[in-house]
Amino acid sequence: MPEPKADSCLITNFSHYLELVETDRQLLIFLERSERKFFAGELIYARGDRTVDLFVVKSGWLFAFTILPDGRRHVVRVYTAGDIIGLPAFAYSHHALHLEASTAGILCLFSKKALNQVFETSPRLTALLFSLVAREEVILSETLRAAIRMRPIARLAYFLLDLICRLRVTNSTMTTRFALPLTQAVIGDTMGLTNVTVSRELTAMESEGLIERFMDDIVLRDEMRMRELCDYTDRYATLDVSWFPRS
Amino acid sequence: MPEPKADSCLITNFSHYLELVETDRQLLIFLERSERKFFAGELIYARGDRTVDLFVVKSGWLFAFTILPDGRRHVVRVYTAGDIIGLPAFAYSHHALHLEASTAGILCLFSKKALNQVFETSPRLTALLFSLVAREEVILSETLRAAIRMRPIARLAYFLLDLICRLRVTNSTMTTRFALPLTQAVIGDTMGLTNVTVSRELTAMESEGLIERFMDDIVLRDEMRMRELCDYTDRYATLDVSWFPRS
DNA sequence: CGTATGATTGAGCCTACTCAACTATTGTGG
DNA sequence: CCACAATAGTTGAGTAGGCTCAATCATACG
Repeated sequence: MPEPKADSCLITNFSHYLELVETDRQLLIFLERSERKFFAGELIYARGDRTVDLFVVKSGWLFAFTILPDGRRHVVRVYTAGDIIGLPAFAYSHHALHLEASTAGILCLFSKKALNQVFETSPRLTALLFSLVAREEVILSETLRAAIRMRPIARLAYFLLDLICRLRVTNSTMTTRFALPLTQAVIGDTMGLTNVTVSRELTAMESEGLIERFMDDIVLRDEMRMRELCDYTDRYATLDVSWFPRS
Repeated sequence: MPEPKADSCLITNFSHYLELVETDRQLLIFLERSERKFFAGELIYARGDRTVDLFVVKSGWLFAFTILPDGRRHVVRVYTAGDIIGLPAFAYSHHALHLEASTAGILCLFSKKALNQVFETSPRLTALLFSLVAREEVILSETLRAAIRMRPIARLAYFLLDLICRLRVTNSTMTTRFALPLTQAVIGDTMGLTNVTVSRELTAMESEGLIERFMDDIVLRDEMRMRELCDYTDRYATLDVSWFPRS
């Protein structure tokens, strides 16, 4: 019996949460349209563009952002391998955010229109998609909490913890060291800080023994204390699938 | 032929977006468990409680919040008549937020477990539920943008515009005046300000002719200028249902 | 009438910002 | 292959906006 194409982006992603049955696998393979390379600095889509596709990041780093009236940039979310980009776009016919690549990489494309086949044929995959959007919302509300009300050092602790916990979902070998190919300006624009403050506070975190830095790599030296600093809850480790319909 | 119970909370809510077919109506009526009164100041559920129900607000005002390590409160979202509370909770078995009532009112309850019947039998309602969560996420990201990066007066403009646009969805007679039964501390805890700053800035907005205040009522006097102030986009007016499966 | 809660206003302070200079790193073309 | 330009990061000095603290006023409620 031939194994189905194992490296389909969504199959890899979804398998972390559910045991997929064969019909679900076939459906996801059928939905996958194509791959698309991107290069560092590329604008994948702009605010106002029609939402036609759903992306899954196969490799590389990207971030979604808007521009404020005064020209400053606000980064809503950073994406890395395994992340699904564009679920919130389902509610609107046009993108609310710009999407820019921070490094080179590869995206998998899925037609937005085709996704309703999931709704029609697989209640179980539907429930998973639903939960993933719900989780994004919860995470966004925790980002809000950290970015609005905490001191810069706690905001950065939150940012780093959120990233590493996300990376651990798809990469179980990930422990405390990870590459962070983002400028300090992007980090600042995510957590409501200037690049200057990011620089100062990262240095402070290093001298306090919370982190260590090597080139583009970050090592978490005292994850426990970082968690306390920003009252962190890992929202990636668990997802409640107990209520899902049977496949 | 007897009309189905017309005042079911979810039917009223969903009818704003979709033409519901009879089977969908029957399903929603079947799912509705009961009503529940609440009084001002009541804690409906606490962070950590099991997520068993989905609420729809029939009347009254509530807000969801967390407590920061230093004791301060962060309000994530304010709810009013017509709002669905608890969709993001679907991803987790326990609540991430506390829910408190600001006024007395009535909630409609739906069993979380029963919702998968929607996933199994109505792709069209499923798509709507999905879109509603997606919309919430978009709105949350816009709140983040305003609360993190804008001056206090723009944050308050955003807060008031967001509220009135939401009220207009379910109440078409709503024009520029609405009741705002929230303390300035709650407003501040939503937009990352202190009650003191809220007081000062609302006074400033009034003297600049942006708003007017009568007791608990707010009147928007120059909505255009308020929209410019915070670069507001109405996310409630439209919802892309074009891609939905047919019923 | 007294108490509790919420709103207003003033004074002073502190944190993260702006502005600016400088260093480090990366990439490109002659 | 090196020189130069462009981008990113660091560090210092001064500033200002929103915070804290505190007193007063307003309103609601038993």
